[in-house]
Amino acid sequence: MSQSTVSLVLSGKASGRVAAATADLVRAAADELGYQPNAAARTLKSGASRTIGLVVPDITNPVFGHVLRGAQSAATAAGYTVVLVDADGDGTGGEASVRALRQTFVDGLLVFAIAPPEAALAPGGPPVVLMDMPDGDLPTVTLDLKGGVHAAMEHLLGLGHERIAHLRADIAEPTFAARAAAWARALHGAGLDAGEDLVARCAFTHTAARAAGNTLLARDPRPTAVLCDDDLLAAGLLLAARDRGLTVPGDLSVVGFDDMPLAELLTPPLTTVRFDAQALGGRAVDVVLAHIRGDEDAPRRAWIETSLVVRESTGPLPRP
Amino acid sequence: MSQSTVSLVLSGKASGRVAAATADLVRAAADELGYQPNAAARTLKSGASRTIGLVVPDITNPVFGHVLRGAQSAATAAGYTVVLVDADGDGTGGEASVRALRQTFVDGLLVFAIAPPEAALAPGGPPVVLMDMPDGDLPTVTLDLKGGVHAAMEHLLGLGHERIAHLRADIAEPTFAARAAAWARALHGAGLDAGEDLVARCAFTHTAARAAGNTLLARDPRPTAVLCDDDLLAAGLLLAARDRGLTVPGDLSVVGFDDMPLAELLTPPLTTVRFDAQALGGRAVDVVLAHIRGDEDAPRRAWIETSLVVRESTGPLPRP
DNA sequence: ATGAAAGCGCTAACAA
DNA sequence: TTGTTAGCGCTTTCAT
Repeated sequence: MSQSTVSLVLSGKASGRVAAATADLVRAAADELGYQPNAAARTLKSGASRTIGLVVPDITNPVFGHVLRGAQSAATAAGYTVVLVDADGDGTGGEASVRALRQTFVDGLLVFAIAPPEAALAPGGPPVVLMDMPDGDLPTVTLDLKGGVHAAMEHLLGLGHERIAHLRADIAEPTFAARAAAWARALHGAGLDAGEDLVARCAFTHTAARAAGNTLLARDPRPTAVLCDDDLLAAGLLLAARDRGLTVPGDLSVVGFDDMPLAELLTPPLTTVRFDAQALGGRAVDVVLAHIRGDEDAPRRAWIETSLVVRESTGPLPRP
Repeated sequence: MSQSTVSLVLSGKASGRVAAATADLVRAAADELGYQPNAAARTLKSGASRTIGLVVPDITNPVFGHVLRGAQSAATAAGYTVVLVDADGDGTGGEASVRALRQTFVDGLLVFAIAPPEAALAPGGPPVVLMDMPDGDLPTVTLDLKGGVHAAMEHLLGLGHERIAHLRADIAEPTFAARAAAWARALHGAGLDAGEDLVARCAFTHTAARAAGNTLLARDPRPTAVLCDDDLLAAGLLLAARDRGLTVPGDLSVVGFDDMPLAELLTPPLTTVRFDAQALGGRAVDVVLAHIRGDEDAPRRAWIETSLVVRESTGPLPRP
């Protein structure tokens, strides 16, 4: 029996070209021998690896774990495999890994919220889609950050708050810039000032947030509510409030971002902006896949909704 | 200029075989053209992909994120890439992904604390090392769970506790069996009984732990301390204690496991057993690499130490 | 309905 | 020191 017959059968192109009996024979033999087609040879010949790469800034963050899951299940359904790169994991901001990936012949690349490694953009490469990072040229899947922040601010404003501060991650990424802009817009929309006295910045850890929070809460007049760029920062701020003998939500309302698992476990449970990270991953896969196939109408923009989860860290303005 | 010359130069085997001037020329040209050797062809020819696969049960758990990082940096240093598979991510317990990986020609496979997918063990496959899962045949890297539990129990015993319960993850994995055995041993060692009345079981979520905790804490006599299989379960138990008006550590001491980021953020901050997840990942890579190279003295067993981090969720036995 | 043969891009043994 | 050549295992076209 010849190679080509086997190839035809095992790659499911046998219908109408190979006798059913022969096909069954082939499958039985393959099964018995535990035969697995060699992916390298297949890739070499066909020029496609049926693999897509996903670059995330920090896989240690559960949010990105969910993104990976969503991506993995969408990819598996389409017969693709996803390969994860943690940009911090290799000590080169992902450059080394992305280079390795491209060599490896990924058919597509998903880059989440970090300056895309140069290597990802080099010409001649596979289609790239950016996640949570608006861009003029590349296709993107973005979160409705504005909507999420807006909902949070409406909630706070509705509770009577006016001095609503913003605890920012001190990281120059569009995702954080978008949060800041939406915060300021909401304040302006309510006829309020979005001054620097309402802004605090810190590194992306709860320890840094605690320190920055202590400074922020020492200001006079003190903010009565704080919107935080992430749940981790909100957790640090909760600690700072406790440091200063402030009660949440009695003296201070706190809103987080991401709805990480810990949000529910904090004291008090955190009001936070949630988005469906798994859907984000799945959607991004759908988009690259369309570009890989070369679809005429492959989407260039996709959005993932956000929503506000109200728990116990927000309450009415304290009456002095 | 011939293919072989270029190949020699670019794979760093030029010394003494290619003129320095030619080599420079090749490199310059490669650089200018942005030439990347085709990994599929290289793999096909050489039979090695310089890629190792890592299978984890739940990438959403920060612990596994750290494992991946450790693995990734050790691998990068050795010129390898690591490919992650989340066993839950593809809806087939990792079978589909592992099969894909093997097709992809991983040179080695790391499997963390889940029944290794059948596909991983099929004969003719690459070397496999198991993490946190003792096994007779395969090489393993295991945590010193006994040591960790022992330290926690000594701590509790030293505080005067005698009714030390065990809140267990209801999952049949060796890692949890080891914790249970060590818990019982410590109790016996102190002349105490390790009866079923001190045991509670629940699914691996804080909600389940909260429910199980409520039941456990309603027993008479009530345990004065609880060892939990994971920080997430401990977080659920903290909630249960609060449900019942119990104070921690005043009325109840709680010990977690893993030292997840949230441990520090809970109220009160959690006493917990820590291990260096990053080191675990790195060590596992070192071990597979040795097996891949076919080293005579490739290690079959490696251990990662654990330690007890004492925070504020444990305290002296309540005086009735 | 099946088989023969070419070639994907690389490495390595060998020849010049 | 450089070039020629033979595959690695597969897919696919073309002949049978």
